[in-house]
Amino acid sequence: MNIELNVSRMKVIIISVTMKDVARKAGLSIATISKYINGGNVLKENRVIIDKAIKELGFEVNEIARGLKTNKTMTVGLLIPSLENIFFTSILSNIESILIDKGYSTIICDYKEDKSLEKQKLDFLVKKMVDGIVTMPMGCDLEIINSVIGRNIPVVLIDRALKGVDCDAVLVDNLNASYNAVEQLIILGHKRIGIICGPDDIYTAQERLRGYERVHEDYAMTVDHKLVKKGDYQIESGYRLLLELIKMKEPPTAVLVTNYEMTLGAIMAINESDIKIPDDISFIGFDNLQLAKVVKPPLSIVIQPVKQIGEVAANMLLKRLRGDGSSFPSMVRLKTELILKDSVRKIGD
Amino acid sequence: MNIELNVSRMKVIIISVTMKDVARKAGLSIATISKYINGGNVLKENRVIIDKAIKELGFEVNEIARGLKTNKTMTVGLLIPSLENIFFTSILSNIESILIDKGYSTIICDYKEDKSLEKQKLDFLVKKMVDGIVTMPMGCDLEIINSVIGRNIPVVLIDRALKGVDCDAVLVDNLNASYNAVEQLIILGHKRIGIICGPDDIYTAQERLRGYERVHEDYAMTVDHKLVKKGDYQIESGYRLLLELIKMKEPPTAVLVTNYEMTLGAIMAINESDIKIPDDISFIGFDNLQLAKVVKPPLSIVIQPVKQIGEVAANMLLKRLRGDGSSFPSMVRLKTELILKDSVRKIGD
DNA sequence: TTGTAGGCGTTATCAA
DNA sequence: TTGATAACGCCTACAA
Repeated sequence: MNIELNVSRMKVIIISVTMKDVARKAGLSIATISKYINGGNVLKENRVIIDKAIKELGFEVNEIARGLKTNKTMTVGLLIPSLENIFFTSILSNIESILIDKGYSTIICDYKEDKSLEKQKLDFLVKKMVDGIVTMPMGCDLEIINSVIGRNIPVVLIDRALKGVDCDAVLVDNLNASYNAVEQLIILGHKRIGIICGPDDIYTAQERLRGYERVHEDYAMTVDHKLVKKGDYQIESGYRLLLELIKMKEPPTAVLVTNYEMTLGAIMAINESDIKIPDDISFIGFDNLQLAKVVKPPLSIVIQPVKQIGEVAANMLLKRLRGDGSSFPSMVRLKTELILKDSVRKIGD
Repeated sequence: MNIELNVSRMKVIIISVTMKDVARKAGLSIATISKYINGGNVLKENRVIIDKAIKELGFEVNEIARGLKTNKTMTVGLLIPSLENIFFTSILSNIESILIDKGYSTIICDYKEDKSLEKQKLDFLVKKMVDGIVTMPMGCDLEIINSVIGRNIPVVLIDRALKGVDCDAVLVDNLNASYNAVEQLIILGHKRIGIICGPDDIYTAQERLRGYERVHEDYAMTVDHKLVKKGDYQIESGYRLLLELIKMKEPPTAVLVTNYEMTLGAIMAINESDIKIPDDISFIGFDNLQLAKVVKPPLSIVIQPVKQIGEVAANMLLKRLRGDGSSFPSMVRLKTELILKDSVRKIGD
């Protein structure tokens, strides 16, 4: 036990009180203290004594030392594509809250949408001996993920699936998210519906486009590929692509924009043009409820269950960390919510 | 050394190779291996042997075990008000990149703008025995910060200062940020300049308002307090307060909005009204260059040195972690950049 | 230059 | 129920 006397403030700071100290104070052995801490059998009267000693000394278990014995670090790694995307960080926020409650700390890494960085950071997490990992994968590098799983480190995938990886996953039903949104537009009589998609190589973007295509099939409508715009999930591309759409010879009467940043850009573009929502174009955006409420008219929007994603992922990981390997691998597909507001209108026939 | 044979894939996975294993393979003692790892004196020929053994076994130092001896965890705590604010997370992203390069992992916590959570998370970080902490404090609770510093854990404050805390800090010159922005508007002939501020109890908001006031003093202009709107740094308040400003009997001819979210809301409000930038109102926003470029006309904007804040903070902490206590406490005040675009115009006299 | 031995703060085994 | 005692993987005097 180190005692540090801060004379200038007359305050005593005690650091690193160990079980040894508690044992001495309680007049018992270290082994008994350890048992008490870990819920073993200790005489009732001794429990009181130990409890008192712990409180008085301000003892706290040294997790590092414990980790050395137990091979647990009480740490989980969280790996996301970017820390500069509010959708990702919101999910992190929820995961972190839940895990911290259970005593886990989280090492958060972002790989800046870079596949080689993704691998590096994953290696880093493994080296730091995290007990588990939650990741939004980008590369299709199931090799790496599998090597992590092979080390008996539970991994939970979120947002993006990886074909060929046997691994728990929490996904969003992106396909039906866009299916339902576009279907509403079709029901309202729209025949030419534009979509601003994300990059081809991103799982969620593929699925959202697929939903758009399938609903067209189901309603026996052919897709005009000129109405399908591929963006990069950034503000600027939403802005640019929306302008492209409305400047077409035969512009769409409705449009679905498939993430927050692009929705933002698209709204900016519309605001600056002379076309009006919903008179000239019906509009459905994605992801950010706060934004949708502020815009006039209120924006119709597809909401992803951000909170739920975090909860499910965190609890799934906690389950594995508890050693519960039942129904592995389990894949949860969460539903989005479609909020329809005045930004969409019926098309007269 | 545990060897695990994954028969189904015929792949051998070796986990936890220890120095002991390396020592055995190299025919030397553990102490020698340790010396080699830590740069001690080892015979050149033995260096080769050890190096070979390490490579073949894929040995990596167990940082946990090392930490037990050295009292270092090679982990730093990053504590921010919210993970759902891109300004904060961008800074994190930069700090994380730098620290990870030096072998440090980061435990990122957010306190959801809640003072009691802030204290809890700080305690949590201390309990996790982080080697250092970077935090954006909210509470004026210098008591807590001081207790951390008292434990010899270096702390670097960012974005927000804490009066009475002797502590390294990386700040932004918020006062002159708004001073310069408003000054430009004054130079262009504006007499009635509105400002949309953040909450009174947030350091940056106080400073930005102070800059607005001081430039008025310096130009011998009286502040019309009806032009000073207090928001909460969220989209909605930017939207609402801008509407309040333009609906005044005597509306301002120019406005400064003092963070990203409120800038976004304000732009939305303007777009939906019938007033035009810059003809009816000159506009200067804050923080997000990407947004500013997309809007038409391009937005004048105050840019905070996000990247630099992260760099300076990370390097300052690394310096302390190296044990370099020189010029403590050091406070760095970084300058913002004012980018003037077509969203501001000259007022004819 | 190398190796032996003790210790970091826990946990876990096995007698007592 | 309790308490020696031996790990866990690494570092570090000190001795060889």
